[in-house]
Amino acid sequence: MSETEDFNLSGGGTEAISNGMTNGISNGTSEHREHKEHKHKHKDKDREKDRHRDKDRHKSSHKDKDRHSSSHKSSHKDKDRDKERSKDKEQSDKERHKDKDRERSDKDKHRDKERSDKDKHRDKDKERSDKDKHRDKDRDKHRDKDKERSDREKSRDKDRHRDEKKHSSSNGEKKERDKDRHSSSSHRSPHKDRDREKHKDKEKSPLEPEPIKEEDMCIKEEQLESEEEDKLVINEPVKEEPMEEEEDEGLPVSKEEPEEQLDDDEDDIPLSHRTHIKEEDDEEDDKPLAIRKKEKKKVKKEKKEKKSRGSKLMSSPGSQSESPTKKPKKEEEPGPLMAEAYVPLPSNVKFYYNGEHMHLSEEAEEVAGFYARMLEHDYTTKEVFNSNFMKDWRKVMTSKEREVITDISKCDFRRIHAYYVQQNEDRKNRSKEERKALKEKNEALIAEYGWCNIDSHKQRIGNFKIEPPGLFRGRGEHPKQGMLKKRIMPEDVIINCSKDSVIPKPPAGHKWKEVRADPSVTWLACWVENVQGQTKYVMLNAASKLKGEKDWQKYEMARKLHRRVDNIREQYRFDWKSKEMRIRQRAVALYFIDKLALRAGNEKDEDQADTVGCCSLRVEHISLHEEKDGKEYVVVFDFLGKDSIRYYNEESVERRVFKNLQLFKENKEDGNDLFDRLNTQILNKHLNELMDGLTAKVFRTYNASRTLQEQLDLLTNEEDPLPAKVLSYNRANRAVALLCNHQRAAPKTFDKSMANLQKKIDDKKEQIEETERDCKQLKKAAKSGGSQKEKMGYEKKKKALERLKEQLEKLVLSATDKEENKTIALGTSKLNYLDPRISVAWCKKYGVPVEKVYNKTQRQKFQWAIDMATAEYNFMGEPMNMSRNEYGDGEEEEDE
DNA sequence: AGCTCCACTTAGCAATTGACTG
DNA sequence: CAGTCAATTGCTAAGTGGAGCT
Repeated sequence: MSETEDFNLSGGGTEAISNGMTNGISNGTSEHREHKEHKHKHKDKDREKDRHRDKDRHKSSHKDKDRHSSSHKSSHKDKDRDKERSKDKEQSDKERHKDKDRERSDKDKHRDKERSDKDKHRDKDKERSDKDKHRDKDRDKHRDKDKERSDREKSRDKDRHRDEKKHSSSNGEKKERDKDRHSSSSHRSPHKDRDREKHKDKEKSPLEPEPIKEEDMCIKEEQLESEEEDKLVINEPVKEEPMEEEEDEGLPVSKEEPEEQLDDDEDDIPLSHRTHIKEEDDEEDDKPLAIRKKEKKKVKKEKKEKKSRGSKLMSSPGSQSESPTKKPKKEEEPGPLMAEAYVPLPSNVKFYYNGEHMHLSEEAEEVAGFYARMLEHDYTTKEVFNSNFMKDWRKVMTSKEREVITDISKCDFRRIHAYYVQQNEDRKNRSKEERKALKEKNEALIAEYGWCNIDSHKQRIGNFKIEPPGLFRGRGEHPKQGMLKKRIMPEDVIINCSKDSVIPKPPAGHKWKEVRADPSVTWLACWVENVQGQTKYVMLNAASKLKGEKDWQKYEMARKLHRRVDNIREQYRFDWKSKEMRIRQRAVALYFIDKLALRAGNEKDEDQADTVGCCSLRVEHISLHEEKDGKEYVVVFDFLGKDSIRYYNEESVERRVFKNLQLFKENKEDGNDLFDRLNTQILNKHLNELMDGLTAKVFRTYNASRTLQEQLDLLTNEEDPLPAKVLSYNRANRAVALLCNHQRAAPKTFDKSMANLQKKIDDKKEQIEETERDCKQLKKAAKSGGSQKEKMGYEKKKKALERLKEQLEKLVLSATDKEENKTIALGTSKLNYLDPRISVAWCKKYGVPVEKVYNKTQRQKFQWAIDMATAEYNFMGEPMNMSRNEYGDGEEEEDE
């Protein structure tokens, strides 16, 4: 079956759809594009400017104005910012949650028109008290979610603290790290900087570089060592500035007053130098990046399409060496599976406008259906979402419809909604047979579309289904939420397969946009999505050889970092004292990335949610406390990271870092970049000089895996029964998730199931009490004269009691586990950050079946590690002596 | 020398499945 | 066996970072 249906886009609806689409969509598309272009032109530029401007404006007039205009919009950002200011956690937490939830809708509107305003708004919003207004509003709309969220956050914070405690007491991951750093720094000699700087400019970097090819991953030790030596030498400080280390270390964190800040800095840098810093700043190179950039940025977009083909297409054929060794199929393949055609609503399911029944054209109806399905979702309470939806929906309407339908509040989608709800019900209530049939059908689909041939290996494809049309659901306060994601037709899809393979046939009556044979990339098909203009790819499954190899390389890179990390830490500590602002910023940022596992923080466009990472932190995202809760030099981080997940953390940092942060914040306002002389390219360039192939994200992988290894070593008890060992594993895993800030919404049924568990615990306790009573009695009986029988009875009871206690223990343990896991997601780190060989080795070492740690898909994904790692494997140990070929060739794969 | 674009990894939530319980 | 709820799978958005263009 496979061959034939290749492109079978399910015939029926296709035509109708294609027609419909032509009308509505093409329209929409072009409009859209224009729209975008405009934005783009201004985006970057404005953004930068705005930020700066903000400063100026800040204080003055705008605030009020902005406030008004943005009052509804700002939601979360504002809140967040406000919160930051107010240290009142509890309260702020609640609010924040809301924000997170994505209620921040307001902004979006603005963005569309006045980008520049946005920034202003941001700043203003923060500063003001709009919060309140917002809050109220938000509350109404999102109460439930908000609640949930806030709970979540609270608990999160709690957890975090808890965790910290744990850490310090039980394993003290963080501490250890810090320690390490300290010690290394103490040996450090001064001058490295200088050397380093020199080198930077012309030669490579002090910390040797080295080509990072795959072979590198298998570098032998000797190699490594020698490299290290080199780097050390290079780094060796030349001994110049007297003040350096000793002094620093000497005056440790004493209790200097605020003014000391200066002194402090001075001790690092002579006054003259300091001035220097400033001056330099002002001059050329020391100008904040934003300023430099500002003036340049321009439009982008537009071109897109054209180039894709020329340059790369068919790039060097033989390029086996190229990293993505790809090579699509040889036999016939069906190509990607197109989305199912739209099935029109039954005629009795009606749409009402302004109270009156209104018949919709098929396309308008389809889009109405997208919205109707979401009627109960929070999204539909957001203004941005609704207005984006209306805009796009109207684009697909007939002119007549468009004339009538102008106000979403007059739209009544409830029948349509009810219809889809019913459909869901029906689906749930399918009979066994139906389910089975459906399942088989699905498997057949996978069998047909889910595989491809690469280098004559049959490999599973990850996402062979083209994304169906729908409404764009951005995360957080996304300005484009609610926009229509249009249906992708074969004419939009580019196929990438090897030259000698049979070209997949497009669905009947259709053509592919293009068929190419580019061996330098791994995707099999791609298309451009209309909402954000991004390319979407059909790629291989995680269990495929290709992905496995890359995964392995990733961890080898992290292990390589382990061998250099001491030096790198030394280096950045040294750089904290640099005369150059940009160096200091780079060093402090790197410290955050290393210590806190922050993401790099690329710059973002204005038409995306406002989230940040390390390099893009703004002034309002951290607050500094000389002393907080008994800790010195505390930095409080509070910002929205990837996926608009809040990152909240109070960290005690080293004095020098603290002082530097104060310096970085000087003369800046909310909305300004904290690291205004740094961005991810600069940082990564520096990292690459320190170690070939090193980038910011390697630190996350490294610290995550290292934490797992350390935690496992620490927490696992040889004699523990299996469940306890598994619990230890989960705890170690959790420590990582916490480090990486991997969150999840608390399960909806969390409270309930927690209560259930608690009840079990109570019951068990009762049972134990009872048994204890019995036990005592038996004991008496057994002692006083007791017969053999009585004695035996007593013993038996005693054992039963033990067992019960064990069970209780276990229950309590799992309750703890559960509670701790409430808002923590373990899966992300397990899947993306933890060297699977650590887990596999642990399983082997302690006799734990791998299934206890990895489910079926995970085992497939990590098959390479399961095959490769022995009980002795240690992430921080010496590299294994294996070549990638060993792995690559042998086993593998799910040949069906 | 910066910027854009492209490719690919990482991410949380939704939908579905499956295990467990009464 | 039905009903629950946790676990797993699916989906696709949102990051990172290199390459190539201007």
